[in-house]
Amino acid sequence: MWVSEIMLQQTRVETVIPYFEAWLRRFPTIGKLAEAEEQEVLRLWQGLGYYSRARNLHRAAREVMRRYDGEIPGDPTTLETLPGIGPYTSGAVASIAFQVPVPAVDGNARRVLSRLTDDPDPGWPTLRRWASALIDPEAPGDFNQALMELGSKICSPRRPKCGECPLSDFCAARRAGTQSERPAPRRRRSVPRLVEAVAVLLCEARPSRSGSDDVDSTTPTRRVLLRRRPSTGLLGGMWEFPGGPVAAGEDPLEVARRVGRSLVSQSDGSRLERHSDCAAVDLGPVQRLRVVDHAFTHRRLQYVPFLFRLSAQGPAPEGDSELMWMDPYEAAGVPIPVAQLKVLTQVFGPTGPP
DNA sequence: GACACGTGGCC
DNA sequence: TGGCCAAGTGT
Repeated sequence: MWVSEIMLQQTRVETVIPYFEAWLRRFPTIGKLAEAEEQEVLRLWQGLGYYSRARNLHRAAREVMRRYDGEIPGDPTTLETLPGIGPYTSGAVASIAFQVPVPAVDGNARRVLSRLTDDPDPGWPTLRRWASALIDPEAPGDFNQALMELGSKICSPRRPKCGECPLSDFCAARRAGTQSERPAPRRRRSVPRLVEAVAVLLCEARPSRSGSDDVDSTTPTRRVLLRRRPSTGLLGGMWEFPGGPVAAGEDPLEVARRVGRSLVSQSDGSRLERHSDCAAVDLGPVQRLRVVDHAFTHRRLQYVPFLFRLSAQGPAPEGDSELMWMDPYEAAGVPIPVAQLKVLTQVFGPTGPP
């Protein structure tokens, strides 16, 4: 219930279902979730977006174990102290799971209330007041879910089905004919378009030892260098190919070379010597990969990836867990954002489950 | 209160 | 293609 509410924030039901099922298989209890590593939690969230929800849910699970003896609190005020739980989710959990008569006003409920009253932009205090006045104290969870369901199925954002709506006789917007203009749309700012050069460093190392008939010894190990993003902010904690912003008029390839060079030479010189092939980053064969366009909510990003084939693996900076050489199997086990997955599949082919 | 924060579907 | 939308929260 809690997990589903978090997953459903800003996300469609059909998208959530497979994630929800996989999640409960892996984390059947709050205790299991609390024990897990954040990396695994993010891996199960991979593709769902808004990854802070996963990090917060994980932290909240640990807090529930530590402070509430593993029992989810039923009081909305207490719920809101947990990371990732705000006014909506606290109301939803408290009313649906604990029968506490509090409102749970999401975007759907807001739209219904906005139309019922023909108020183009009701504030959240107003919405809570209206919902509180209407709520059935005997079945607050059912009421809240019904209100949201009505907004989702009948009182839809576009082309509301007023003919099927049980409340159409009481609807001020319907009377005024303004239902499709309620609530008033928020004006959006234009999203900046950015270009990012991506350096895919690929190492196909054949085993140096010969004379063995072991299959593994004839199969080259293919590894790519991945970097973990800082644990907060955009795509926090997720792994991606190293890259850098491309300024207007700048050549993406030059940026990628610069990034690649800095990575293979960032350890001490002796290691570089032993891996002299790595110095060939700026000489060696460069292969253009397919450009990946990706639209976030607040920016549009164009990833321009280049594949650098190294014949030896560059120094894996020890103690630097932000940077790691990974084979296809390892890469399938760490959380990677969707756009970077599109780059990865160009190198490794499809890997692992979504 | 404004802004950051992902992704996929729709038209 | 590109803009808009969808079950919010944290800072």
